Amino acid sequence: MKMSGGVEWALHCAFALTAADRPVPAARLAELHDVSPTYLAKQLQALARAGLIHAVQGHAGGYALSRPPSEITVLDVVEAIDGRSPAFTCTDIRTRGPMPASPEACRTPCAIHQAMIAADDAWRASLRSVTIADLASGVTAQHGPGILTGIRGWLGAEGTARGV
Amino acid sequence: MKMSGGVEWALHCAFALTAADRPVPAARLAELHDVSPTYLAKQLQALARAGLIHAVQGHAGGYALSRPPSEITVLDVVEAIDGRSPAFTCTDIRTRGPMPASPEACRTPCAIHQAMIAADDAWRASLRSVTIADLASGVTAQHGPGILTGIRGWLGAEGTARGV
DNA sequence: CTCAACTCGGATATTCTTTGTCCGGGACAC
DNA sequence: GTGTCCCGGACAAAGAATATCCGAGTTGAG
Repeated sequence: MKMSGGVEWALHCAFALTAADRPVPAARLAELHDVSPTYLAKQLQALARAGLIHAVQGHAGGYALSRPPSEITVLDVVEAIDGRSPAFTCTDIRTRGPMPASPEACRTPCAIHQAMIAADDAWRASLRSVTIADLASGVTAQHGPGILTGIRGWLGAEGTARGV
Repeated sequence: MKMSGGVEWALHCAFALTAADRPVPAARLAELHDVSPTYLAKQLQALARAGLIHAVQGHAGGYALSRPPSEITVLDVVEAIDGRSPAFTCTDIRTRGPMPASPEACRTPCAIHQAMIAADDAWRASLRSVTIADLASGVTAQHGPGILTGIRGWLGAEGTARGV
């Protein structure tokens, strides 16, 4: 029961893109968070494949959010990185062994599977109720409004990349 | 985001032990579910370590539930097998990079971490609301009351182990 | 129009956890 | 005593997660 570590990176990047007003290269996002640039690129590609962000190629290219932050839920990001399949996979044990269950009684998932589905739904519902915009407002409430403009400025700065 | 496959086995075993009226050897539980005996033994040891079931050694030994099924929740079993640590681990990215967050503002978990904690709580609460007894009643509602006595009889039978 | 620089994108190694197995030791009932 | 059963750890194999590279495409400037 462990979620991919890239989810944290992806969520932080989504928040950073909220502050940006122009496309941001993957390498700059990696530098902002001090993580592996190549691996972060992989996560961003997954986000792009899911349609949450879109890539702008070329000289002044980079990544930008495809929708307003209030329409991107945390669940969207989690599912884009970690996959959409539920954590619990039912092997249908009841149909095997010396006392197999009758196939017609197995039209509905077994009680164990039902409990797992309910828990998974509750988990997803909780993540769906929080949007990236909510995260942004939570961060500003915690660190003050200056953090957003600070990130925006740093992302837009030109020569900061290799500066000491 | 994948849960250990042994959780399914453990839950099925817990249900089977509900039907049993005497200790059941691990090998018999493995045969009932047609799974690897040695690996199932590992999961049962974890359940015993968590205090959910207790082992009876010796000739007529085996495993039996330590509490009434109505006092064992699905969450207990899941945590015994899959671990009690939450799926999401916060690396505190905000404290790294060229724009580190002030340490005194990080006394409370970041907004992302908070959302994950809330989802994890919802997930656990859902699993905690279902007991093994609930599973048993669900199974009888689905497969009829005969399934319980059938399992009880098969578990108690002597020479069924290797018979063709 | 040419060029060059910059960007993403997918295919590729490496590490690590999970899964699955095995064997010796100890305890209980018969 | 003897056979059966559980316990605990050590051990090998499989799979996924992690981390990295180089090529394709696009843009903007000259």
